[in-house]
Amino acid sequence: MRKQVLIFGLVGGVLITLLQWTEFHFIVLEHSVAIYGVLIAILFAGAGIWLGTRLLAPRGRVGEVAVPGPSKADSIPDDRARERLGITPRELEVLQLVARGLSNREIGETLFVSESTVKTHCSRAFDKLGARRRTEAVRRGKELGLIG
Amino acid sequence: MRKQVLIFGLVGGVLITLLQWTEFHFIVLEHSVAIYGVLIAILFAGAGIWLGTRLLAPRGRVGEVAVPGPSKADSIPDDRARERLGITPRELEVLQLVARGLSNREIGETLFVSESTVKTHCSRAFDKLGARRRTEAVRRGKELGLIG
DNA sequence: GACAAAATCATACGAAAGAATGACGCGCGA
DNA sequence: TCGCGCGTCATTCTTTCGTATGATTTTGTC
Repeated sequence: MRKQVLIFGLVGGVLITLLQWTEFHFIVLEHSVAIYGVLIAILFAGAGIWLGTRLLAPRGRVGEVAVPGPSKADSIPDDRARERLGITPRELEVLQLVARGLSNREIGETLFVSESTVKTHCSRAFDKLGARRRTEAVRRGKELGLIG
Repeated sequence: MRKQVLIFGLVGGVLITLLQWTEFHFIVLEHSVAIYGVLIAILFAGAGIWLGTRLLAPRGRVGEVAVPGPSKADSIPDDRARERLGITPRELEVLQLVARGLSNREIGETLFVSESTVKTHCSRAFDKLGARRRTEAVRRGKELGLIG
């Protein structure tokens, strides 16, 4: 199933155990249970945000994540040009972020993938575009109507 | 600011208070503090997911109206913007070649200067544009009407 | 379930790019 | 004539890019 859910569960269990341990041994001896609650609340709020973003942000059709950019009317011509060049949706997504001036690292953070993955997508996209640099790829992409 | 954050905070406070209340009056009388923790964990995990999605949904950096206006019939459309930013003519020249996807070496060959010189111009231009990468500089340049 | 296409990630290595610094000459205005 | 902006160039160093290679995991389809 979703790997994230498992991680969430595991980490959650560990955290609770850990908190209970500290609770029973140190904190509660002098402070109220409220501290315990607040700690858990903060931790799980953060964990929830992480889970939420990871679960619902990426993974979608083409320009769904953070790249609405041009009007939606462009999503169709985009797709034709894209398929004609054999560029995958993900590759195009990365390419659009490249065109926005993001570094590979930033793109990875935006799409919740590793920098390695971004590099792979970039390389393949560049190859399919006949570009050897990212600036060149951006230019070709705009010429071909791939990018707004 | 983010309305969601406020709501999150308020709901969180209410929940904690409420949980504390119930804790002290009913549950803890018969069960361990663990139940308290698990409840808070679940609630805030859910809240976190909600916050996370809500926070990331409008993450499209909208306001990207594609074409920047200043490209009138003015024979010198970029000169005003250029001077306003303190960018020298030579720097702009280099920047335009950068936008064409040329490498520093190629730019040097095109302008009959060394690669070092190109790098210097680039660095200064990037600085004046508030860009940290050439792709970002190109983007900013287009937004500001510096490059066609 | 098997299969193919996509997507993910890692590691290593060479090539660019970029920052920082210092230097030199030229033209121009005070 | 001096100062200053601009253009030029080099060197050193760090960071980022890009390629190559191989592997695993999703995911949609038959």
